Amino acid sequence: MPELPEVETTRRGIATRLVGKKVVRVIVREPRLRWPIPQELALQLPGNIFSAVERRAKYLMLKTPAGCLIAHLGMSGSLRIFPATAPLTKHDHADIVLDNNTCLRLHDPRRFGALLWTNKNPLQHPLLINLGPEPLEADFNGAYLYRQSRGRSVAVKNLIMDSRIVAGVGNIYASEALFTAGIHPARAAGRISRQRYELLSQAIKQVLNAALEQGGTTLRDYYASDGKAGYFKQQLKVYGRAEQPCITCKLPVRLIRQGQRSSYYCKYCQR
DNA sequence: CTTTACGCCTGACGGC
DNA sequence: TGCCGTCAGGCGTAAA
Repeated sequence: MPELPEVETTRRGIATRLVGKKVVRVIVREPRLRWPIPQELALQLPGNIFSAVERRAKYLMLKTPAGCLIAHLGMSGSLRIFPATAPLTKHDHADIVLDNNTCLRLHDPRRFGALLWTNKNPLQHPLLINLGPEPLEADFNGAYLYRQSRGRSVAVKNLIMDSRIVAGVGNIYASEALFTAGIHPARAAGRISRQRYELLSQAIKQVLNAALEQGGTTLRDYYASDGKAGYFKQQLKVYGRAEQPCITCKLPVRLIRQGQRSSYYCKYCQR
C-alpha cells in the first residue's frame, strides 16, 4: 500500500526514464479510477515532453509544457516503465507510450488511484491546494504540530493523518511514529506537550526516512517502479503485530480501531 | 468550525 | 471444492 516513501520511491524510479521523453500516445483501457480518467489527458498529453516528475504528499506531478499529469496510487496502484510491447496483465488500466518504445503503465487492482490532467499550476489544483506541510521539510516540526493541535480534541493519530495538518502520513507510519515517540494513539491532540510534539515530529521524519532507505514497505501488493518489493516491513515495530510481544517491554501489542482504521500500540510504552 | 462515518474496489483469507 | 462474509485502507465527501 503506497505511502509517502513508496510514492517517493516510485517518483525516483520513473523520473529519470520520463524526463526528456516525448509522449506518443495515451492508452486508457479502464477509465474508472477514483475519478474517471479525463478525456483531456489523451487529447492534450501526446506530443509533449516530460520536463520534471515531482511529488506533493502522495500525489505525483508529471510535468510537461502543456500541462501536468497528476497521479495518485491509491491503495494498490503502481507506475512502472515497461517496453511498449510488454504483455498486459489484469488491471493494467492505462499506458503513457513514449517515443523510445517504452511506456509508463498504471496498474491498480483496487482502482483507488487517479490520473488527472491540469493546465494550471498543479499545486493550485483543488486536491492539492489544502495540503499541509511536507513531513520531511523543515517547516514541519514540533512547534508547528503543537500550534496546530491546541484546542483540538481529536486523537493524535487522527491529527497526524489529517492531510491538512501534514501531508502524506498514512496508517502504517502513523502507528510506527507514535510508538517511537511513546505517545498513545488515542490521546487527545490538544493535551500533548510541545516537548512531546517535538519527539513526534522527529519520529515521523525518522520512520519515513528509514522506510525510504528500504524502498518502502511491502505488505500485500506494493512494488517499486522496478518491480521489487520494499523491505521496510521487517522493521515495523507495532504495525500488524497485534498480540505479539512489544520489542521494548514484551507486553502484547494492542489493536484498536480509530475511525475506520487499525491502530497498533503498546499500552505500557505509549502514554 | 470540528468530528464522524461512508463508499469506492479487488484480493486474500477464514469458516462452513 | 466452492461460496460467502470480512477485512484491508487513501481520502474525498456528506452528514451530524
